[in-house]
Amino acid sequence: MAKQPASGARRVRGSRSGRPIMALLDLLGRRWSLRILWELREDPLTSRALRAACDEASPTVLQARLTELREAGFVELGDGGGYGLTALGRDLCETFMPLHRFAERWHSKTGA
Amino acid sequence: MAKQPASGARRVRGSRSGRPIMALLDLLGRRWSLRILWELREDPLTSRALRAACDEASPTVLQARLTELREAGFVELGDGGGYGLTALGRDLCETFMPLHRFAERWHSKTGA
DNA sequence: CGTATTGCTACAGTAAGTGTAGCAAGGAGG
DNA sequence: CCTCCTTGCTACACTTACTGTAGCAATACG
Repeated sequence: MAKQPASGARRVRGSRSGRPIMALLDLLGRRWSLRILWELREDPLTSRALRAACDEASPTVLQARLTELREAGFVELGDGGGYGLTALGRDLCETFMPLHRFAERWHSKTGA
Repeated sequence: MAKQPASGARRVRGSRSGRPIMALLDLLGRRWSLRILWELREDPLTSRALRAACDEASPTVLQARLTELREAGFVELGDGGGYGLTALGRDLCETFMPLHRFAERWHSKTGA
């Protein structure tokens, strides 16, 4: 897990095409990315609280995702400690909110 | 890459919590899941056309994702061949459309 | 000082994804 | 019938990504 040059959104798989949506889809399509954003949607969390919220996921990945999401400008580390969403990150989260409602409908169709 | 019992949404990592949103977040947080839904948003594609649309991603994963998405009820294999979104899948895609606009704004902030 | 947090990292082991090749099934044309 | 081509899909060796456990340096509290 080497460190990439922190050049904004770093090199992501989908960005070969140059289309921002692909880069975003790729970034969010990594393990725990969506989950992290989701868990931070309300209040900031410390790295350990976030880990607890994410089913005790490995700190290695969590840290990697956190770094990526920070480089992407969605997440920031507050001066008093603890990770929180940036304005942009909150904005992205808003985009995902309808997903919650959809998940419920989906579950009632396939799960039951 | 063993096959799980096809019980609707199968066992996904996030579903330990029982919350549908976690299962959905986990399913969509796998490689190429979001991308596949995105590429199918307009017209159905054959497996090979889809592969071409997804930067020639490995057919192994693509097939795995396709199976998962089919079990989840988002994608179906048309009788005349070719993969397309189900009504539910189209619905999910609708949820993601604002992401496109967001991606553009995001890119203009971090990329330039 | 001790101890208890914080963010973060090392590292061996396992799971997941890649890339290339190729199969069986179905049509189209000869 | 036999070829030729395309379909969905799979095998398999290789590489990358993630897991799980442990532990570091820095900061704060007593």
